[in-house]
Amino acid sequence: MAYWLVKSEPDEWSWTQQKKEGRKGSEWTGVRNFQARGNMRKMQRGDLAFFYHTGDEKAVIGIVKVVKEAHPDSTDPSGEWDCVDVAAVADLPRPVALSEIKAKLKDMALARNPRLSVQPVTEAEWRKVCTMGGLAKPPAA
DNA sequence: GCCAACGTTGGC
DNA sequence: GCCAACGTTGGC
Repeated sequence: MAYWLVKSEPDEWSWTQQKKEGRKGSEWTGVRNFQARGNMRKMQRGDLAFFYHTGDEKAVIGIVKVVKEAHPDSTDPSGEWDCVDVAAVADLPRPVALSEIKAKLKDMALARNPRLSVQPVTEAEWRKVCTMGGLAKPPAA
């Protein structure tokens, strides 16, 4: 059981769209970065991830669950890139802004390298961000 | 719109 | 295998 953070431009794939996909979830496509691909390949079914919006919002807004482990990304003709399937599990009652994370969790990958689109999150970071987001109890896997 | 940071590419 | 040049991302 591990924790992650996935990042998306809301114009391309938003939290609202993700929630519409329901429990079955959908492919997390479009990752074209080796580090991010490596992280996705380490994901196990049941792992949880923060859903982060870049751009104007710059905040963690929800939580998704890995429902299918890494498999070839159907949007990639070369077959070199993988994706996982994720499903929305919870909203954060209060979105946690990047500025708050920088202020309180400056060692988090997101604060250090906001460009990496799929990042690992430690358990301590996970709990802290859940608390900051107004979740008394982090969702179970 | 700008710029810094990072990743990737290609020449040597 | 190194490194310079370039492109892209994303915060400000």
